[in-house]
Amino acid sequence: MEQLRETLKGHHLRTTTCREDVLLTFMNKKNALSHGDLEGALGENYDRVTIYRTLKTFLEKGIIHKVLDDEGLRYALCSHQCSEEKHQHDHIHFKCNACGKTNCLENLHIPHVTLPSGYQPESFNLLIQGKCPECLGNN
Amino acid sequence: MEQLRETLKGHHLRTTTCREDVLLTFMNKKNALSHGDLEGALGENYDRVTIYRTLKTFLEKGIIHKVLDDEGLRYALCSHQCSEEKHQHDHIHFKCNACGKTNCLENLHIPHVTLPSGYQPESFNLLIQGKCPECLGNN
DNA sequence: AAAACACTGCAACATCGTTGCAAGTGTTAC
DNA sequence: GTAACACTTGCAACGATGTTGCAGTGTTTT
Repeated sequence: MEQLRETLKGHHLRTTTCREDVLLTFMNKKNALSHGDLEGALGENYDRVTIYRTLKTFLEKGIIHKVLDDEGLRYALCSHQCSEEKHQHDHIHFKCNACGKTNCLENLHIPHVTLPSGYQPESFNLLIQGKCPECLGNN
Repeated sequence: MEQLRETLKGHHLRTTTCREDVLLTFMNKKNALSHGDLEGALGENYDRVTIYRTLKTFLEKGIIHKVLDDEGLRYALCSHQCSEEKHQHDHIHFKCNACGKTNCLENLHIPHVTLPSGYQPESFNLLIQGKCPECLGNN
Protein backbone atom coordinates (compact mmCIF):
# COMPACT_ATOMS: atom_id res chain seq x y z
CA MET A 1 0.00 0.00 0.00
CA GLU A 2 2.88 2.29 0.78
CA GLN A 3 4.51 1.01 -2.36
CA LEU A 4 1.59 2.28 -4.41
CA ARG A 5 2.09 5.77 -3.10
CA GLU A 6 5.77 5.56 -3.80
CA THR A 7 5.05 4.64 -7.40
CA LEU A 8 2.65 7.52 -7.84
CA LYS A 9 4.92 10.01 -6.14
CA GLY A 10 7.86 8.79 -8.15
CA HIS A 11 6.03 9.72 -11.32
CA HIS A 12 4.95 13.12 -9.99
CA LEU A 13 1.31 12.23 -9.52
CA ARG A 14 -0.99 13.01 -6.67
CA THR A 15 -2.16 10.01 -4.74
CA THR A 16 -5.89 9.67 -5.10
CA THR A 17 -8.04 6.70 -4.24
CA CYS A 18 -8.89 6.13 -7.88
CA ARG A 19 -5.28 5.97 -8.94
CA GLU A 20 -4.42 3.73 -6.01
CA ASP A 21 -7.26 1.38 -6.86
CA VAL A 22 -6.38 1.24 -10.55
CA LEU A 23 -2.75 0.58 -9.76
CA LEU A 24 -3.71 -2.05 -7.21
CA THR A 25 -5.91 -3.78 -9.74
CA PHE A 26 -3.04 -3.96 -12.20
CA MET A 27 -0.79 -5.45 -9.54
CA ASN A 28 -3.32 -8.04 -8.40
CA LYS A 29 -4.45 -9.30 -11.74
CA LYS A 30 -1.23 -10.06 -13.49
CA ASN A 31 -2.49 -9.97 -17.04
CA ALA A 32 -3.18 -7.00 -19.27
CA LEU A 33 -6.44 -5.18 -18.62
CA SER A 34 -8.78 -3.24 -20.86
CA HIS A 35 -10.71 -0.18 -19.84
CA GLY A 36 -13.75 -2.43 -19.68
CA ASP A 37 -12.05 -4.78 -17.23
CA LEU A 38 -11.24 -1.88 -14.95
CA GLU A 39 -14.70 -0.46 -15.25
CA GLY A 40 -16.07 -3.85 -14.29
CA ALA A 41 -13.82 -3.99 -11.25
CA LEU A 42 -14.06 -0.39 -10.11
CA GLY A 43 -16.99 1.07 -11.97
CA GLU A 44 -19.21 1.36 -8.95
CA ASN A 45 -16.72 3.55 -7.21
CA TYR A 46 -15.47 5.73 -10.03
CA ASP A 47 -16.81 7.35 -13.14
CA ARG A 48 -16.06 5.84 -16.54
CA VAL A 49 -14.38 9.05 -17.59
CA THR A 50 -12.15 9.12 -14.56
CA ILE A 51 -10.89 5.65 -15.37
CA TYR A 52 -10.18 6.69 -18.94
CA ARG A 53 -8.27 9.71 -17.71
CA THR A 54 -6.37 7.68 -15.16
CA LEU A 55 -5.25 5.28 -17.89
CA LYS A 56 -4.22 8.18 -20.10
CA THR A 57 -2.23 9.75 -17.30
CA PHE A 58 -0.53 6.47 -16.41
CA LEU A 59 0.38 6.01 -20.06
CA GLU A 60 1.92 9.46 -20.33
CA LYS A 61 3.87 9.04 -17.12
CA GLY A 62 5.21 5.66 -18.13
CA ILE A 63 3.47 3.60 -15.46
CA ILE A 64 1.61 1.42 -17.94
CA HIS A 65 1.92 0.65 -21.63
CA LYS A 66 -0.41 -0.44 -24.38
CA VAL A 67 -0.84 -4.10 -25.24
CA LEU A 68 -2.46 -5.04 -28.51
CA ASP A 69 -4.00 -8.27 -29.62
CA ASP A 70 -6.60 -9.22 -32.17
CA GLU A 71 -9.39 -8.28 -29.81
CA GLY A 72 -8.29 -4.76 -29.11
CA LEU A 73 -6.43 -2.56 -26.71
CA ARG A 74 -5.32 -3.40 -23.22
CA TYR A 75 -2.84 -2.03 -20.75
CA ALA A 76 -0.18 -3.54 -18.56
CA LEU A 77 2.26 -2.28 -15.97
CA CYS A 78 5.68 -1.27 -17.20
CA SER A 79 8.19 -3.59 -15.64
CA HIS A 80 11.36 -1.62 -16.05
CA GLN A 81 11.27 1.85 -14.76
CA CYS A 82 9.80 3.92 -17.51
CA SER A 83 9.28 7.62 -17.19
CA GLU A 84 7.64 10.43 -19.04
CA GLU A 85 10.87 10.98 -20.91
CA LYS A 86 11.81 7.48 -21.84
CA HIS A 87 9.84 4.36 -22.54
CA GLN A 88 11.51 1.06 -23.19
CA HIS A 89 9.06 -1.34 -24.65
CA ASP A 90 10.46 -3.94 -26.94
CA HIS A 91 8.04 -6.40 -25.49
CA ILE A 92 6.93 -9.90 -26.14
CA HIS A 93 3.32 -10.49 -25.25
CA PHE A 94 1.67 -13.86 -25.06
CA LYS A 95 -2.04 -14.23 -25.53
CA CYS A 96 -3.71 -17.47 -24.60
CA ASN A 97 -6.41 -18.42 -27.06
CA ALA A 98 -8.10 -20.58 -24.43
CA CYS A 99 -8.46 -18.29 -21.43
CA GLY A 100 -8.05 -15.08 -23.39
CA LYS A 101 -5.49 -13.57 -21.04
CA THR A 102 -2.52 -11.63 -22.31
CA ASN A 103 0.75 -11.38 -20.41
CA CYS A 104 4.14 -9.84 -20.84
CA LEU A 105 6.98 -12.30 -21.12
CA GLU A 106 9.42 -10.26 -19.14
CA ASN A 107 12.69 -11.99 -19.52
CA LEU A 108 12.77 -12.57 -23.23
CA HIS A 109 13.93 -10.16 -25.83
CA ILE A 110 13.03 -10.02 -29.43
CA PRO A 111 15.71 -11.50 -31.68
CA HIS A 112 17.32 -9.30 -34.26
CA VAL A 113 15.49 -8.87 -37.53
CA THR A 114 17.26 -7.64 -40.62
CA LEU A 115 15.05 -5.16 -42.39
CA PRO A 116 15.20 -4.30 -46.08
CA SER A 117 17.50 -1.35 -46.63
CA GLY A 118 15.96 2.05 -46.08
CA TYR A 119 13.84 1.13 -43.10
CA GLN A 120 14.77 2.73 -39.80
CA PRO A 121 13.25 0.79 -36.91
CA GLU A 122 12.52 2.42 -33.58
CA SER A 123 10.48 -0.07 -31.62
CA PHE A 124 9.52 -3.71 -31.75
CA ASN A 125 6.46 -5.50 -30.53
CA LEU A 126 5.95 -9.22 -30.77
CA LEU A 127 2.62 -10.87 -30.09
CA ILE A 128 2.57 -14.63 -29.74
CA GLN A 129 -0.74 -16.42 -29.53
CA GLY A 130 -1.24 -19.96 -28.37
CA LYS A 131 -1.94 -21.87 -25.17
CA CYS A 132 -0.61 -20.85 -21.79
CA PRO A 133 0.76 -23.31 -19.22
CA GLU A 134 -2.30 -23.05 -17.00
CA CYS A 135 -4.73 -23.91 -19.75
CA LEU A 136 -2.57 -26.78 -21.00
CA GLY A 137 -2.39 -28.14 -17.48
CA ASN A 138 -6.17 -28.33 -17.23
CA ASN A 139 -6.63 -30.85 -20.02
CA MET B 1 -10.83 -6.78 -63.27
CA GLU B 2 -11.31 -10.36 -64.23
CA GLN B 3 -8.78 -11.23 -61.60
CA LEU B 4 -11.01 -9.71 -58.96
CA ARG B 5 -13.85 -11.97 -59.90
CA GLU B 6 -11.55 -14.96 -59.87
CA THR B 7 -10.50 -14.11 -56.35
CA LEU B 8 -14.08 -13.79 -55.17
CA LYS B 9 -15.21 -16.93 -56.94
CA GLY B 10 -12.25 -18.82 -55.61
CA HIS B 11 -13.41 -18.04 -52.08
CA HIS B 12 -17.02 -18.96 -52.84
CA LEU B 13 -18.36 -15.44 -52.79
CA ARG B 14 -20.80 -13.78 -55.12
CA THR B 15 -19.37 -10.99 -57.15
CA THR B 16 -21.02 -7.72 -56.23
CA THR B 17 -19.87 -4.22 -57.03
CA CYS B 18 -19.16 -3.47 -53.39
CA ARG B 19 -16.90 -6.46 -52.98
CA GLU B 20 -15.14 -5.67 -56.22
CA ASP B 21 -14.57 -2.08 -55.17
CA VAL B 22 -13.31 -2.99 -51.72
CA LEU B 23 -10.95 -5.56 -53.18
CA LEU B 24 -9.78 -3.09 -55.81
CA THR B 25 -9.10 -0.49 -53.14
CA PHE B 26 -6.94 -2.93 -51.23
CA MET B 27 -5.00 -3.74 -54.38
CA ASN B 28 -4.45 -0.11 -55.34
CA LYS B 29 -3.42 1.30 -51.99
CA LYS B 30 -0.70 -1.02 -50.89
CA ASN B 31 -0.83 -0.32 -47.19
CA ALA B 32 -3.23 -1.63 -44.59
CA LEU B 33 -6.62 0.05 -44.48
CA SER B 34 -9.07 0.69 -41.69
CA HIS B 35 -12.80 0.62 -42.03
CA GLY B 36 -12.68 4.41 -41.92
CA ASP B 37 -10.26 4.53 -44.85
CA LEU B 38 -12.58 2.44 -46.93
CA GLU B 39 -15.58 4.45 -45.87
CA GLY B 40 -13.73 7.57 -46.97
CA ALA B 41 -12.93 6.03 -50.33
CA LEU B 42 -16.22 4.29 -51.03
CA GLY B 43 -18.67 5.75 -48.55
CA GLU B 44 -20.65 7.65 -51.13
CA ASN B 45 -21.41 4.49 -53.01
CA TYR B 46 -22.00 2.04 -50.20
CA ASP B 47 -23.47 1.98 -46.76
CA ARG B 48 -21.21 1.93 -43.71
CA VAL B 49 -22.76 -1.35 -42.63
CA THR B 50 -22.16 -2.98 -45.97
CA ILE B 51 -18.49 -2.14 -45.75
CA TYR B 52 -18.32 -3.61 -42.25
CA ARG B 53 -19.97 -6.75 -43.47
CA THR B 54 -17.74 -6.98 -46.51
CA LEU B 55 -14.67 -6.78 -44.28
CA LYS B 56 -16.08 -9.41 -41.97
CA THR B 57 -16.79 -11.72 -44.88
CA PHE B 58 -13.34 -11.21 -46.39
CA LEU B 59 -11.79 -11.97 -43.01
CA GLU B 60 -13.74 -15.20 -42.63
CA LYS B 61 -12.93 -16.31 -46.14
CA GLY B 62 -9.23 -15.59 -45.75
CA ILE B 63 -8.99 -12.80 -48.31
CA ILE B 64 -7.75 -10.23 -45.81
CA HIS B 65 -6.25 -10.35 -42.34
CA LYS B 66 -6.15 -8.03 -39.36
CA VAL B 67 -3.24 -5.67 -38.82
CA LEU B 68 -2.78 -4.09 -35.43
CA ASP B 69 -0.80 -1.10 -34.40
CA ASP B 70 -1.00 1.35 -31.54
CA GLU B 71 -3.74 3.30 -33.27
CA GLY B 72 -6.12 0.46 -33.82
CA LEU B 73 -7.31 -2.10 -36.26
CA ARG B 74 -6.64 -2.24 -39.97
CA TYR B 75 -6.86 -4.87 -42.65
CA ALA B 76 -4.57 -6.01 -45.43
CA LEU B 77 -4.73 -8.52 -48.24
CA CYS B 78 -3.44 -11.99 -47.50
CA SER B 79 -0.46 -12.60 -49.71
CA HIS B 80 -0.28 -16.36 -49.61
CA GLN B 81 -3.39 -18.14 -50.52
CA CYS B 82 -5.41 -18.31 -47.35
CA SER B 83 -8.79 -19.97 -47.18
CA GLU B 84 -11.63 -20.37 -44.76
CA GLU B 85 -9.96 -23.47 -43.42
CA LYS B 86 -6.40 -22.32 -43.09
CA HIS B 87 -4.78 -19.00 -42.41
CA GLN B 88 -1.06 -18.56 -42.45
CA HIS B 89 -0.15 -15.29 -40.85
CA ASP B 90 3.19 -15.14 -39.17
CA HIS B 91 3.59 -11.63 -40.39
CA ILE B 92 5.95 -8.77 -39.89
CA HIS B 93 4.25 -5.41 -40.17
CA PHE B 94 6.06 -2.11 -40.39
CA LYS B 95 4.36 1.06 -39.32
CA CYS B 96 5.92 4.39 -40.24
CA ASN B 97 5.61 6.92 -37.46
CA ALA B 98 5.96 9.76 -39.95
CA CYS B 99 3.36 9.00 -42.62
CA GLY B 100 1.32 6.62 -40.48
CA LYS B 101 1.13 3.90 -43.07
CA THR B 102 1.43 0.25 -42.16
CA ASN B 103 2.70 -2.39 -44.56
CA CYS B 104 3.40 -6.07 -44.58
CA LEU B 105 7.05 -6.96 -45.04
CA GLU B 106 6.38 -9.97 -47.19
CA ASN B 107 9.70 -11.65 -47.58
CA LEU B 108 10.87 -11.70 -44.01
CA HIS B 109 10.04 -14.28 -41.45
CA ILE B 110 10.08 -13.93 -37.74
CA PRO B 111 13.15 -15.48 -36.16
CA HIS B 112 12.72 -18.28 -33.71
CA VAL B 113 11.92 -17.36 -30.13
CA THR B 114 12.45 -19.78 -27.30
CA LEU B 115 9.51 -19.59 -24.98
CA PRO B 116 9.56 -20.57 -21.31
CA SER B 117 8.51 -24.19 -20.89
CA GLY B 118 4.81 -24.82 -20.84
CA TYR B 119 3.86 -22.31 -23.48
CA GLN B 120 2.51 -23.67 -26.76
CA PRO B 121 2.74 -21.06 -29.48
CA GLU B 122 0.43 -21.10 -32.47
CA SER B 123 0.96 -17.83 -34.27
CA PHE B 124 3.41 -14.95 -34.29
CA ASN B 125 2.94 -11.31 -35.11
CA LEU B 126 5.69 -8.76 -35.12
CA LEU B 127 5.05 -5.05 -35.36
CA ILE B 128 8.01 -2.82 -36.04
CA GLN B 129 7.58 0.93 -35.82
CA GLY B 130 9.97 3.48 -37.21
CA LYS B 131 10.56 5.43 -40.39
CA CYS B 132 9.88 4.08 -43.85
CA PRO B 133 12.18 4.61 -46.83
CA GLU B 134 9.89 7.14 -48.48
CA CYS B 135 9.70 9.36 -45.44
CA LEU B 136 13.45 9.16 -44.85
CA GLY B 137 14.05 10.12 -48.46
CA ASN B 138 12.07 13.30 -48.09
CA ASN B 139 14.36 14.88 -45.54
C1' DA C 1 -5.76 31.75 4.83
C1' DA C 2 -5.73 32.71 0.00
C1' DA C 3 -4.40 31.76 -4.59
C1' DA C 4 -3.05 28.49 -7.91
C1' DC C 5 -3.33 24.06 -9.41
C1' DA C 6 -4.95 19.32 -10.17
C1' DC C 7 -8.59 15.77 -9.94
C1' DT C 8 -13.39 14.12 -10.30
C1' DG C 9 -18.21 13.60 -11.82
C1' DC C 10 -21.70 14.81 -14.86
C1' DA C 11 -23.63 15.74 -19.25
C1' DA C 12 -23.16 15.82 -23.82
C1' DC C 13 -21.14 14.42 -27.83
C1' DA C 14 -18.44 11.77 -31.54
C1' DT C 15 -16.89 7.50 -33.30
C1' DC C 16 -17.03 2.73 -33.94
C1' DG C 17 -19.25 -1.54 -34.58
C1' DT C 18 -23.55 -4.71 -34.48
C1' DT C 19 -28.36 -6.44 -35.28
C1' DG C 20 -33.11 -7.03 -37.39
C1' DC C 21 -35.74 -6.53 -41.16
C1' DA C 22 -37.54 -5.47 -45.72
C1' DA C 23 -36.20 -4.84 -50.41
C1' DG C 24 -33.05 -5.87 -54.04
C1' DT C 25 -29.55 -8.67 -56.67
C1' DG C 26 -26.69 -12.77 -58.28
C1' DT C 27 -26.82 -17.69 -59.11
C1' DT C 28 -28.59 -22.01 -60.25
C1' DA C 29 -31.70 -25.20 -62.40
C1' DC C 30 -34.94 -25.74 -65.65
C1' DG D 1 -34.46 -16.64 -70.74
C1' DT D 2 -37.00 -17.17 -66.57
C1' DA D 3 -38.35 -18.49 -62.07
C1' DA D 4 -37.03 -19.76 -57.50
C1' DC D 5 -33.94 -19.46 -54.06
C1' DA D 6 -30.31 -17.87 -51.29
C1' DC D 7 -27.40 -14.31 -50.54
C1' DT D 8 -26.47 -9.29 -50.25
C1' DT D 9 -27.64 -4.53 -49.37
C1' DG D 10 -29.58 -0.26 -47.19
C1' DC D 11 -31.95 1.67 -43.54
C1' DA D 12 -32.95 2.38 -38.83
C1' DA D 13 -32.01 1.57 -34.43
C1' DC D 14 -29.10 0.31 -30.92
C1' DG D 15 -24.95 -0.58 -27.89
C1' DA D 16 -20.17 -0.01 -26.84
C1' DT D 17 -16.23 2.82 -26.72
C1' DG D 18 -13.80 6.93 -26.18
C1' DT D 19 -13.52 12.31 -25.84
C1' DT D 20 -14.49 17.15 -24.36
C1' DG D 21 -16.19 21.14 -21.52
C1' DC D 22 -17.40 22.70 -17.32
C1' DA D 23 -18.48 23.26 -12.56
C1' DG D 24 -17.34 21.65 -8.04
C1' DT D 25 -14.10 19.74 -4.87
C1' DG D 26 -9.80 18.69 -2.94
C1' DT D 27 -4.38 19.67 -2.66
C1' DT D 28 -0.28 22.38 -2.67
C1' DT D 29 2.17 26.30 -2.27
C1' DT D 30 3.16 30.65 -0.46
